[in-house]
Amino acid sequence: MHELRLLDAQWRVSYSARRLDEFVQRCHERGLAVTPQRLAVIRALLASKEHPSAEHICATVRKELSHISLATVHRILEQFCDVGEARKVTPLHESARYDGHTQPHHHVVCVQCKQIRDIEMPEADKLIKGKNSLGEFALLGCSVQINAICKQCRTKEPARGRTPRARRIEAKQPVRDNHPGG
Amino acid sequence: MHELRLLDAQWRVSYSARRLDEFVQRCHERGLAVTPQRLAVIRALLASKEHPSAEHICATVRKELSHISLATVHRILEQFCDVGEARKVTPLHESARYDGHTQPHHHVVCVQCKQIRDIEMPEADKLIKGKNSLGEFALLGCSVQINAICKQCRTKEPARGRTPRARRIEAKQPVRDNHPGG
DNA sequence: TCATATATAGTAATCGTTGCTATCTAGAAT
DNA sequence: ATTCTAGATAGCAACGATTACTATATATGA
Repeated sequence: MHELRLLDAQWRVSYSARRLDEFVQRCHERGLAVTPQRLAVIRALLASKEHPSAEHICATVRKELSHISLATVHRILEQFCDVGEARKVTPLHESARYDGHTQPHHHVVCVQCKQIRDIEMPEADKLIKGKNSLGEFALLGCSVQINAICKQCRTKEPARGRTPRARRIEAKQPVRDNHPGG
Repeated sequence: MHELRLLDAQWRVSYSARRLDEFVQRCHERGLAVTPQRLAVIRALLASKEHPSAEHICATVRKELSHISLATVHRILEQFCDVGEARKVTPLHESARYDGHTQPHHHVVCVQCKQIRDIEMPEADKLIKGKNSLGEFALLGCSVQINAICKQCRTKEPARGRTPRARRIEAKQPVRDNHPGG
């Protein structure tokens, strides 16, 4: 049985290989053209153990496609997020959000309108109890974000609060939620 | 015994009252002047159940200090974070970070250099098992972020990877970590 | 009250990201 | 292989959030 651990290089290698195998087919299914730029971006993204920024990816990709535009990399990464080929680690990104509540606590966030509410979650506070380290990391604390949809957003039409380009793509292809393999 | 729940208005009211009582003293302890602007910002921050942006706070504060500058609000909020009077809900904010790993998983993040690593955390996946809703929120999933310090950052001098203004303030006052009440 | 270190307002500059448009290309049809 | 066309890219302008800069104002301690 598993417990808390870092995902290692070996895991990533096999995961990446599988994702790359599927990539062309998945693009076709979703109506995305398989361009050299998109291939290079997905390769760079899957090869990185960092969680790279657009600029970082761009720098990597330019080793093989020296003329790729940073704007294109931004666009491709957002498209990948929209169709489920990538995720943003920092989804509340438009502008910084502050919290007057300074004790450790947790949040529930509406994925549509981005509203944030404080929650109490005693189970979560126990997650790293007794654990002082994980690999080379000295642990300080942990915070949980529950992704949710608030009542208003459920009631109203979808895609409120999303970015313009996200909305553009959503309008095109209702993205399926799950399982590449049965 | 408590379990998962939203923190309610009542809780916030009493928490805010206590924080406001302490505010002047804590500013003095930390060498921060108690200005009308800072008072208005902490009041607006504590009064909000949103997790407001600098612009949002600025709009609120302008009802009483019509001439306050947005730049000042930004500066004050960052200072508050630096001395522990506020927290940023979006701490990895400098630029968007992407993840090629699209299955639900969790992260450990170095609070200094901001490096992010994937982790496996089966306990965390159970946190909202069986829970479909929380107040008006329909729950989708949850992700855990473990805050940590990586080996390099422990070894090297502190404050690497911080913002310039954070560094400025750190240099001035080694901020204590804890207890307003003994 | 006075002196002065610190804070603020206002604005310019910066940086990440997005919009725009002319050009190009992947993929379907032939 | 060639042609056609919707969709993709490059390059650059524009935008929005944040920060830097600087002259002026003010909180705090003597």
